[in-house]
Amino acid sequence: MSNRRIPKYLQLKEELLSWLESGRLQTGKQFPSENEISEQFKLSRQTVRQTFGELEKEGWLERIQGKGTFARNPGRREGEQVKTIGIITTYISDYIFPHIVRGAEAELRSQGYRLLLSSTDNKKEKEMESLQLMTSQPLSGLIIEPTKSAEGNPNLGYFLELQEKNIPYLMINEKYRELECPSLRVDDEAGGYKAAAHLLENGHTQIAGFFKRDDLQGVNRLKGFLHAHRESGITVSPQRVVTYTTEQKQDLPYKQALELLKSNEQNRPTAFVCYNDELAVRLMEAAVLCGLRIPEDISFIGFDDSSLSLGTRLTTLTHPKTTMGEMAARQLISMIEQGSTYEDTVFEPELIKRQSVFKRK
Amino acid sequence: MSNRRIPKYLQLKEELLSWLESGRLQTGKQFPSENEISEQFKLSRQTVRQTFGELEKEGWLERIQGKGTFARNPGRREGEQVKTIGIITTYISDYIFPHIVRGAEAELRSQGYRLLLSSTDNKKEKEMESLQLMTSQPLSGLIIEPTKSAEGNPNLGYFLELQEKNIPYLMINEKYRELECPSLRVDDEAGGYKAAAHLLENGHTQIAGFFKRDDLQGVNRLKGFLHAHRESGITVSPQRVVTYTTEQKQDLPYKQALELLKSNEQNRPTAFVCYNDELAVRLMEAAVLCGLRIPEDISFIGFDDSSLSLGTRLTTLTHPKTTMGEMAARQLISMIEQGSTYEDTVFEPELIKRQSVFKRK
DNA sequence: TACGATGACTTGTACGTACAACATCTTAAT
DNA sequence: ATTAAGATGTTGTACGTACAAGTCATCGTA
Repeated sequence: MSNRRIPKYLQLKEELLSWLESGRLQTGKQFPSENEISEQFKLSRQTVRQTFGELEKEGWLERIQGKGTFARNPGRREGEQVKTIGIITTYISDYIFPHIVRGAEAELRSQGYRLLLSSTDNKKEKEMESLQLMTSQPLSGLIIEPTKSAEGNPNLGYFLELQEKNIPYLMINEKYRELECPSLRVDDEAGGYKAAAHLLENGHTQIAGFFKRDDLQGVNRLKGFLHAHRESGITVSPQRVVTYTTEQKQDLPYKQALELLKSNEQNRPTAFVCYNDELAVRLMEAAVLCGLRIPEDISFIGFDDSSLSLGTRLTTLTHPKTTMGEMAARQLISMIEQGSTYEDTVFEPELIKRQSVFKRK
Repeated sequence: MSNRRIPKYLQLKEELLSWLESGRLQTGKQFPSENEISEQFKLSRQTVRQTFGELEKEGWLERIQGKGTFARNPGRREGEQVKTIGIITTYISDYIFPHIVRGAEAELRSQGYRLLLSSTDNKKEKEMESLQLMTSQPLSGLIIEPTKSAEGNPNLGYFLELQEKNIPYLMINEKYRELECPSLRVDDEAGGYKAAAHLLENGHTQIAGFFKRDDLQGVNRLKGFLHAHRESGITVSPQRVVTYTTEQKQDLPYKQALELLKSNEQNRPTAFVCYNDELAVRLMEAAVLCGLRIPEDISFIGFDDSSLSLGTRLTTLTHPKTTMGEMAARQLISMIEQGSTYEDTVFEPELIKRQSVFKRK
């Protein structure tokens, strides 16, 4: 017993733990009684009791009134650590999300972690529900795709709770500005820039853009889109920039697209940049319905290089998908096990040229 | 404070717990100090400390030296039952599986259950891994899509362990013959029958079939396929029935299909029945490469009504997908909560006619 | 205004006493 | 030999004192 700063009852606890670990006291064997210990260590019985109390709570020993104190539990380490990680995405079944989940799942499984899955349908209330559920029981870490990231974060309290409980988390695709945590995302602004720049290089000057405005991915892609135009000295006509929210995504962009497609040939855009492949495919159908040829009459660029883009020969920008899931899992595990912190990881999107962009002279 | 038999510190504990539960002390709010309590209840400060100590260990309150004692954790009941359900599917990201998972997830979330996800890539070893992982920590129930169901079940031990631990489980898509448990599946034999019958009715007599043989879905679809032929009195030429395993699925059926497509017009099949839409789409590409028109030169039928079939206008058979996931979740929850047992649920597949079947005279 | 000292209050550590409740062995009476 | 009472040792409850250590507001001084 050395340091006077360490309380005696904790010093005693360390001593007794070493007895247990060294095997000096095997499971089921009787401990020296409280009085014996107190005499041996020159401590009061009360102090010994305090130590015993803690060790009992932690499962190291068992006290039976009238009989004595007995050693327990040589194998199981205190409260064996939880190995369960949650992932909350906006959607589960559609589009690129299954690929992200798959990447994460494979990595986690190989590291002996279980994967909890939940989705928000891009609704704040469901995000809250999911957070509540996930944290209602033991959890070692959390991967979150923010819901409507451009609209702030009403569930801040839950994230602070995570920090308090010391549950590390990281964000994918986007991050809430209010929270300091590592994130993995694509440089969406660069993506928007590359899309528009590619069209401009191919002689397009009347380009329409369709972007989601309630998540930051959409906002940033639009930023890049505008940036490319500014650099080329081409002004973007306001009616050619269509922004919409999750709730409007079924109708609004489709209707606006029809509107633009039906305008006379001078005013009709020669190219569409679409928030993602899903939208691009729908708008391509609209174009075909209007009797236009792709890409001769109208060019298309999508985002995310989803399986949709392959079949439809859509030019699009890459998204790491599976890799992102994998890396997110790896980073989170190292945050849990090594306590390391990561800076943000930003992926550079690449343009994949297929057959949906026409070169105009 | 009534009974003299109950120790005072436990009586005090009950009292304080009732304060916490009634919301009289909200999370984060400061407790009366130890001295205040001891005065109020006419107990010594030591006794109060004993009570506080237990409550702190159990997470009801937090004590900070110098500041005071604060209420915590209003929601979580100490022994609260585990509400976590696992789902093990062969794949995660592809094809119809995301839809099944989504159905289950939505239902589980609405019932306050968390969803654990794992996949097997249709490999027995990974199935074992997943079972091990899932059961390594508390679990209330399990939904399993059997892996290579036609090849028996080397992981039987783990399923028996589930029964021993009283963890209910059910199977989807197929079931291991060795195990007695509820299952939800499609009547694949009826599906195979309907596919072949539809073609036969449309004048096809040389129909090739491609079926997976290491899972029961494939085996049963083939059974129905043969049954329909038998009923029509048409013999199936052996070289027109291609069976393959998971490991071969990338190459073998494709090569065999090319073989058949390249044969002279007399011998060439006029229709393909494919194990699922995924395969159908690949073989349709092969047919186009061979210069054949769909459906004039060759007809196609797939299975599962996946999103692939829509774009390619493939005639196919329905699969409940999301509904199956939903129902599986609902049934499992009722097995957990009411202890009810279910018989198997069998869905009847319906033929969806699109444009991939040609009517021959 | 800025800063430090102080005091009042909190919980934490440490020791002490007394007796209760329970288990086990010893002893004495039957 | 059997049984009951008692002795002894164990942990559990309950109270008490004293001081240490940390937090915070207030007051006073530079």
